[in-house]
Amino acid sequence: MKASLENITNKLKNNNIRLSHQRLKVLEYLDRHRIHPTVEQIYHALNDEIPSLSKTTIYNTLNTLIEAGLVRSITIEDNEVRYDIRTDAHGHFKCKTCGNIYDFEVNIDLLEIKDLDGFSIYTRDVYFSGVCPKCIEKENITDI
Amino acid sequence: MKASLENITNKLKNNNIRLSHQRLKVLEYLDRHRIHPTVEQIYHALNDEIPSLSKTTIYNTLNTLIEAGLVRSITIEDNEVRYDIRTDAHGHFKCKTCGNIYDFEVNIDLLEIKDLDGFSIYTRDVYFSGVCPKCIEKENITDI
DNA sequence: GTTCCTGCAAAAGCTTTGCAGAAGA
DNA sequence: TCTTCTGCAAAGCTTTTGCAGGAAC
Repeated sequence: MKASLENITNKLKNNNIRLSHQRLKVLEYLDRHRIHPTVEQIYHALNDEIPSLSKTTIYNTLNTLIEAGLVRSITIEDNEVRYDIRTDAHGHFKCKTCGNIYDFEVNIDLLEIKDLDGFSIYTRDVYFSGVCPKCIEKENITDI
Repeated sequence: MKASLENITNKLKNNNIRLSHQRLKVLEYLDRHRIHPTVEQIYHALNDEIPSLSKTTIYNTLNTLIEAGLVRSITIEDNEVRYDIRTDAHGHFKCKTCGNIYDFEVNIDLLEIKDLDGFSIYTRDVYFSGVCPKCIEKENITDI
């Protein structure tokens, strides 16, 4: 956890990105809350600690971090952008009931792909949606 | 092609969706131009033929069709929603250079998925991005 | 001391909503 | 005729931009 944050600040320095208080807090939040938050969620969570915080800063910060390759944005549906500090290949599952996004491991190399000869592939994403176990349980309880 | 459209109008009737001129034109466009267009693209393409056309109608129509399961929306990145008349499982590739979206066949069942025991999965999407052969060729020409 | 960042206000997009007139069944 | 749809205008959101003051280096 701490090692991860130190790692991140080093990456900021390497990219000539100043270590402002706001940026470090956004990164710390993303590192500690791996829930693929929206801008709204990050803003709401940090506003208590930094009352002067502005959403503009969250947007600026996230765009800077994406450009540096430290964060990636994901958009599964609902035209709702979410941010992820994990940059390794993994799948995302969105629960249609509670809206939470779950990570899952996936071996994309096993996919049988046709029709992409000659294409240069940079990113490979797998997005599933459905209902998570918690919400399935709740539905079963209310059904009775 | 024609069979597909007849099929679609039947589905509209089955869903008690009126066959208005605008709706049929939007469906015809989606059927004939499988480029995963944006609202803007559909609007621009149909505006010559139907000068009175409004974007509101495109939005209304697409939302109606999505609700009926005849069309699906896809959002790969850039917070840009696109619409697809193909509802069978297939992969989408977005070219970062020209912005076009290409379909590809993919056998998602072959994916080795961990961590999703107990999840109820409704949709499975595979999104790739990179550069398409046409743009690779153009880049090579300009490099020389 | 410079340079870059923050945060306010305003602008810019995209999408939805309310509603009167028009079109479909 | 009755119901539903269209399309205009306006509102609602999310995200970006311009810029003055402030923080990082």
